[in-house]
Amino acid sequence: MNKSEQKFYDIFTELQCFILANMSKGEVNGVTATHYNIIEYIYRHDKCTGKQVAKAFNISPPAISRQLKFLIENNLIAQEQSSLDRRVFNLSTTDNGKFIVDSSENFRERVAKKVSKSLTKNELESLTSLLSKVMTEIVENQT
Amino acid sequence: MNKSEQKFYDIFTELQCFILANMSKGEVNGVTATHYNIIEYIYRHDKCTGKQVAKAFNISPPAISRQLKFLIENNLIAQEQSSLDRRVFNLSTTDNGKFIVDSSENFRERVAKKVSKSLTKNELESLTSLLSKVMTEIVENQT
DNA sequence: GGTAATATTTAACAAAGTTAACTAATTTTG
DNA sequence: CAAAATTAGTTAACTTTGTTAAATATTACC
Repeated sequence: MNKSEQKFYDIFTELQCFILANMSKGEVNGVTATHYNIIEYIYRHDKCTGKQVAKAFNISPPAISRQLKFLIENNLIAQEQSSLDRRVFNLSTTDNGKFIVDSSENFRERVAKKVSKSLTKNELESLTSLLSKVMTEIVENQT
Repeated sequence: MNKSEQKFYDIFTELQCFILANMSKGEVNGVTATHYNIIEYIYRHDKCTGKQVAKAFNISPPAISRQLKFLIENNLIAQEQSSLDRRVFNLSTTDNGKFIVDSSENFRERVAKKVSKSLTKNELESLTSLLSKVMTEIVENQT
């Protein structure tokens, strides 16, 4: 790695530690961070399937199956058997689930607010655009 | 959230999902990502204590204690009772541990390389400096 | 010198991941 | 078109790794 890459590496290390430390645990509104993330995913991908959720979070189908069961039992999400393919269950958020997502002052929102306070509007937009460029590249060319 | 904040929020969501999906599991060189991160931390903070590691990864002392035990048993790190305070054990990496860190083409390194390919030198430096500014602000003012 | 605090470990337990094996539905193919 | 293969999801058994509570050993403080 050259010097610029090394500097980026170091700051990315810090960012990664921060994200991992802040996201892996904690409970708000009676749901854990993992539960919340799943609810939010389903909220933003209405009618998605368990398979898709498993892929998005990179965990095995049985693990997702158990999480979904919990969320259904607690009336945060709902599933409906697809009429096109009856193996498939389409997921959606209940009013309770939506309420939690809408009212959740979540980790990312707090970060976004802090970030917008510490940067000028131009800097924020520049950061967003650079990150966006990078993410497109990284996410598409995954091994 | 205003429009700029919202855009940042969205891209940060993507980044967070990416980090969580890529870091939370996986095994290289016979150690899991968690083990690797602890070894690397000790590598970069020679003579640090279990307490410090626990704080850095935001997990409880018993959890770290078990991880350290595993790493010691597998000859990846070593501990030495401090002569100044015999409650404390100073941690260091063994040659095996150092080897793993040195030879690990790890997640962050791959990201850094991809990022440096998709951005110009100026853009990369700008991104690093913006992220750095943001991290200082965020990490210091944690709740 | 007795009490409080600190670093670490042990024990008991809970959450959430894994693989393997199963069901039910759909698709492929000879 | 029926048998075989594939796919989405679940159940069961197990492992890893987190937690809290309690124990140990050491140090710090009136």
